[in-house]
This record gives sequence, structure tokens and C-alpha cells, in this order.
Amino acid sequence: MATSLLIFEDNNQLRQSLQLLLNDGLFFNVKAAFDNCLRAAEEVQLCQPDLVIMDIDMPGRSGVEGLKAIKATRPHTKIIMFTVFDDDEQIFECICAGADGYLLKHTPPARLIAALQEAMEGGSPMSPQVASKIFQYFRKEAKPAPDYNLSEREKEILQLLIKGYGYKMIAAECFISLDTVKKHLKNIYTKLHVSCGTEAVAKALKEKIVAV
Amino acid sequence: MATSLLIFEDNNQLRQSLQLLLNDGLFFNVKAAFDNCLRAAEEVQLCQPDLVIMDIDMPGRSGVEGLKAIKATRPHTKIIMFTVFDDDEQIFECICAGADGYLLKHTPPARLIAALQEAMEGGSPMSPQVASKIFQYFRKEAKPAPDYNLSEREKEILQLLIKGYGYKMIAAECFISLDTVKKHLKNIYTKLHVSCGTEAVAKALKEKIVAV
DNA sequence: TTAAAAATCACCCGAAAAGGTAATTGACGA
DNA sequence: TCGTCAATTACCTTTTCGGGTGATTTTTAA
Repeated sequence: MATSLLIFEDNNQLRQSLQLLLNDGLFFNVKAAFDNCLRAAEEVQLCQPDLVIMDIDMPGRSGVEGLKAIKATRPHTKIIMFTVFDDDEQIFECICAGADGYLLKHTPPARLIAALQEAMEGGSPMSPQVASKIFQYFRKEAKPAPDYNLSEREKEILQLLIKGYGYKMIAAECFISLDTVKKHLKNIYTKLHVSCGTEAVAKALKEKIVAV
Repeated sequence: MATSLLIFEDNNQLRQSLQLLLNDGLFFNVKAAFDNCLRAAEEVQLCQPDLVIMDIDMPGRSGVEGLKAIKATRPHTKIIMFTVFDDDEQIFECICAGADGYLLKHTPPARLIAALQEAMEGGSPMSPQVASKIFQYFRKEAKPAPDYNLSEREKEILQLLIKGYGYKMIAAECFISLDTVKKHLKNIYTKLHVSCGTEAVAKALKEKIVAV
């Protein structure tokens, strides 16, 4: 059974090339192709394709919106973004909105076909540049947690402060006196270079000083 | 110029197969192959390979540690993880530690070769299953920010609270009276269902209610 | 046009937080 | 063994916070 396709691509030549390439009468079957995605969800509802190829930069309505509209009405439809854009924002927005793949337009035909098949098998094909951006994203996230030399006890108390506990509750939780809690927090504030509890909590969470 | 390789793989048969496959005398040149990565960094220092193929499950020292050791001493060495493991933890740890690709062992030879070339060109090759896991990860992260119906002014004031400002400083910053600040914060606490500033800050940051 | 919501300010009060000083105990390393 | 550091407690002071009540003005929505 051939995979049925819908194509949304405003460039006439490219759209026709895609149709020609993918209407092979064997593996793929292009049901229709459009130069805009204004009625993307309706077309998908009508044609019931297995897979959609979606350009991003189209007049009237962005392919990202088309993606969201389709995923909202027929979530299991596979959608491959096909675009010249490789900026991080766009990529992450599409992935979060449920895109099943992200290919750049310079992808050679053979790789495109392989990618579509990969998507149909549950994979998430993407261009090498896109993959690298994603790897970079993870490395940025994993910044080494700065060490402010907090003792175990201090971390424990900071933890409770983040949970919204007041001084008295912390004292009860740790079986220590209120004055000890105060002393610990004073030391914590000094070590973190902050002047109050809210600032300490903000810093601890932003810099992942403690486990969340 | 052929790409020079080092291989770390404890399965004898697989290691030899890889050597046979990749020692093509044209594109690749296997400088050495080891059944452990106990001295991975030293071997790399010695052989100066362009690319390393690193198994994860090896006796003595995990390939993840090998990866870290190599990246610590010679960061531009490309490293492709090659493993049967596809659990999220392992994948993300490797990516964050600087892996340049993540392939599962059932990868067919042609795809393996393509992946190595892709890595050399700055891409980040990965198996379809791995790509899907990464896509899933992003969708999990992108939980819709809950709306607590905070007004613009309230968000602004919450923002300042997160910056560690006290009530008086917030009043000065917003050109409003201290009492108004109190009133706003009281409303904020009510809307967020919290009872104090630290708790509000923690909730706002954890649930991404405000921009950081 | 009228009603609801948001923003503003004021006054009062008790509890909590923040900071200072000082002292004791126990563990750990030089 | 001695000194350092973490953890502990106590006492004292001032400021800040959090909450209650009430009121005015502006903006927005119905």
C-alpha cells in the first residue's frame, strides 16, 4: 500500500518537482498539492493523507500554523516540515507543535524519499544541520551548576525554603531550633550573595543549585 | 585524505567487522581498535584520530566515561556513540557530554558509513529511534504554561520580586506607593494559591509563569 | 450607559524575616 | 594535640511582610 501525501508549498516549480518525484505510482501517491495552507486542516480532513509535506514560508498563513491546525484535527497525520529556515526558534516551535520531521530544502531527492519512509516507520528524520542545532541546544542547557560551597545542611534548608516553608516550619521539619534556621539562612544568603529569601530561591532555581 | 578512526568495542566479532568494513583504504583508515576504553584518552592522544567509534557497555569503564575523558583532552575529536542502549538517560548524558552522533547497533553498514561522513561534515547523525526520543523530550518540556489570570501589572511586579527586589524597591521601580505594591502582591499570592513571596517565586519559576 | 475589573492609595496590626553578637559542641585534618 | 569548620542555640533589634478593611479613579467589557 502506497503512502498517500499532501503537499503544501508555494513555490510552483518546487511543488511540481515534488509531485513528479513522489508520484512514483509505487511507494508514494500524491493526492493533492497546494500553494498555501489557509485551509490545511480541511484539506487534510478531506483527503485523509498518511503524510504531509509542509513548507514554512508561505503567503497568508505560515506553515507552522498549518502544522498546528492539522495536528489539532488529525494528530496521527505525519507532517514533515520542508523549509529553508534553520533558525533555532522555528525548529523548536515545530518540534513542540508535533512535527514528525524537519528537512531543509537542499535535501537531495534520495534522502528526501528515505526521510519520508523513515517518518512513516515512526522515526523523526531531520537534516544534519538541524540535528546539530538540537545537540547544541542540549549542551547549552547542561551548564555546570556553579558551586557556592553550601554544606549539606544548608542545601537541605534551601530546599525547604523553595518549597515555601517559613522559618518555623523548617525548624520543625529539621528538628532544630528557630535560631539555628536563621543562622543557616544567613550563611546561605551570604554564600549566594543575595540579601533575602526570595532572591535566594530565584537564584537557586535559575542556576539549578539544588534538585527541583 | 582519508578519515582516521579509533574503535572502542568489546565484542570481538563486531569490532573486527567494523575494522573490515571501515578499513576501505579510501575514505576511512582504522588506526586501532580496542576492547575497552580504560586508556581511551591516552590512545586518542597517541593516535590523533579524526573520529572515534565508542561502544557504551564495556567491561571496566563505560563508554560514556571514555567519551568524557576524550572530550576533556582533545575536544575536536569527533565521537560517535555506538550502542544497543536507547534509554533516554543515556542518550541525553552522551549528547550533553559532547557526543557527535548516537547510532544503535542494528544500523546497516551503508547507513553507518553515511553517518560517519555526516559527522565529519559537522552533522550529528543518529538512529531514527534516537531522533524520535529527542522529539518526544521537547514535547514533554513544552507543557502549556498554566494561566493564573495575572494582570500585566501583577506579572510585572512578580517579575521584580523574582529579581530579589523588596517591597520598597518595587514601589520605587514602578512609581507607585508601598501600599499598592502590598495590595498587588496580596492578589498575586491569592491567585497563585501561595502564602508568601518565596513560594510565589518558586512557583513562578517552576511553572514558567513569567519570562526568565 | 452601566457594571465589572484593574490599579491606585491609606491606616492598622501582628507575625516573620533579617542581621548582629556570642557561645558550645563535635568532627576532621594538619 | 590543636585549630578550624560545621552545626547548634540563645538573646536582642529593626525592618519587612502578610493580611484586614475601606475607598477612589480609570479602564474595560457588556
